[in-house]
Amino acid sequence: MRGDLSRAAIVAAALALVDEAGLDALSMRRLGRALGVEAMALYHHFPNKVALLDAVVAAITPEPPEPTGDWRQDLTTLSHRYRETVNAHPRLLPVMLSRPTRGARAAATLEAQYAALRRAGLDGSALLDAHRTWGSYVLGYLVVEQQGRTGPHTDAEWRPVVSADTPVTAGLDRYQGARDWDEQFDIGLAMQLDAIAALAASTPA
Amino acid sequence: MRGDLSRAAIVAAALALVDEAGLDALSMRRLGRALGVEAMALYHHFPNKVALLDAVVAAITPEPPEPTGDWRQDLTTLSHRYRETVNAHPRLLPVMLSRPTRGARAAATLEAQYAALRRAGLDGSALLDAHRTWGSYVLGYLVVEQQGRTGPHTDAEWRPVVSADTPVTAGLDRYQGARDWDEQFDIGLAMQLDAIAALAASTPA
DNA sequence: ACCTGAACACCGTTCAAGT
DNA sequence: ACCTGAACACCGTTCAAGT
Repeated sequence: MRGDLSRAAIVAAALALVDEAGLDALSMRRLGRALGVEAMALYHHFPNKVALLDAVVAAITPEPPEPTGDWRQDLTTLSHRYRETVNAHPRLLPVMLSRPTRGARAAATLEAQYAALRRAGLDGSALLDAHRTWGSYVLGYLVVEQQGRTGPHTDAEWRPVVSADTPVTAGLDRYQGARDWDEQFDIGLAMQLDAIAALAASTPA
Repeated sequence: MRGDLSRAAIVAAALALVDEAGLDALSMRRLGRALGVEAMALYHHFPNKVALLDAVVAAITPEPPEPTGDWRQDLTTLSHRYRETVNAHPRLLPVMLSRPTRGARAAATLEAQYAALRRAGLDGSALLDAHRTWGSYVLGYLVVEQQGRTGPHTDAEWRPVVSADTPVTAGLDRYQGARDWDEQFDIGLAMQLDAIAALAASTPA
């Protein structure tokens, strides 16, 4: 346990700690303990905890897939890739939401997203409109999914809502959970892709 | 400073503290100090900090607007209402993302959202598909907006990305910031509403 | 260059005690 | 019923000191 403390080893230990025990469990002291080192040793490799967390997020960001020529398929793959990354480390989601992911692979992924939208026939402001709308859907869905996966089960005092005041909500209750998370994601994603296709058709090339 | 410590007063002080100094600044000790009371006095009104934060979120949740009969206008108003609520207290967003908002007004708002989608001609699983997709977009947009508003300005080491590797991104740079946040939100919202109309048209009544 | 130890200024929460 | 004071088990970070 001497000198084998590298940035990569710290990041890996931090990720493992967050995955197993949650974001609150990640403290510099506890992380140091897991690495067999004093907490203050970490400050020789990262200026502060925020920088460490950014490095953890950057580490789990995958390389974007190769384009196939079919923009719809490419954007679907990019969407799935993003969702898989988050769902592999869901407890890191609050960090990812709090600031955009930096780093080379994040930039390459953004480039691939833009490139797919360009192949859909978009450019300029319309392309950015489509990108931000699609990206908002994907990000928002991941938040909703995570709320749904952790909420109703762990929380004891769920459903304090009186259904007499909310007849429509009550009537929809039996449809809740009819689809799984994968299915539901693809339905909303198809709606985004259709909207993008419509936008491309109505935009002068 | 005796006995005038009510749940409402605590919630109001907590909200003011978060709005002014940020979520990290909200500690039971500091909140107590702001109220002229020991931190431990707060535990007589709230079981813990999480419950206090939930009460703060519930407090800023507005009553849903009255329906007009035009589902598209109603859903637009509900979207704007949601966005205004978040943007009035942006530093509370991480709390809102971490768990769904409970309480009577949140339930009434959900009911109004479902009711608008029903008036669009949807029901059952298709209605829930539309709702979750629309909700994901709105929520995701708010995250992106907040990232955009706080990120590039405050952070000194922005744009470490080499644009040689990312030509499409570089080419789009001059279109960034072409639209303001309100405009951009409505463009994506219109795409959601169009997609909902298309879904309703293709779903058997 | 890399790590330690002590210290500073904080946390959330419990619990017995006061009024 | 409502609040206080002391205590417990923690935090992130700075800084001088060691090797």
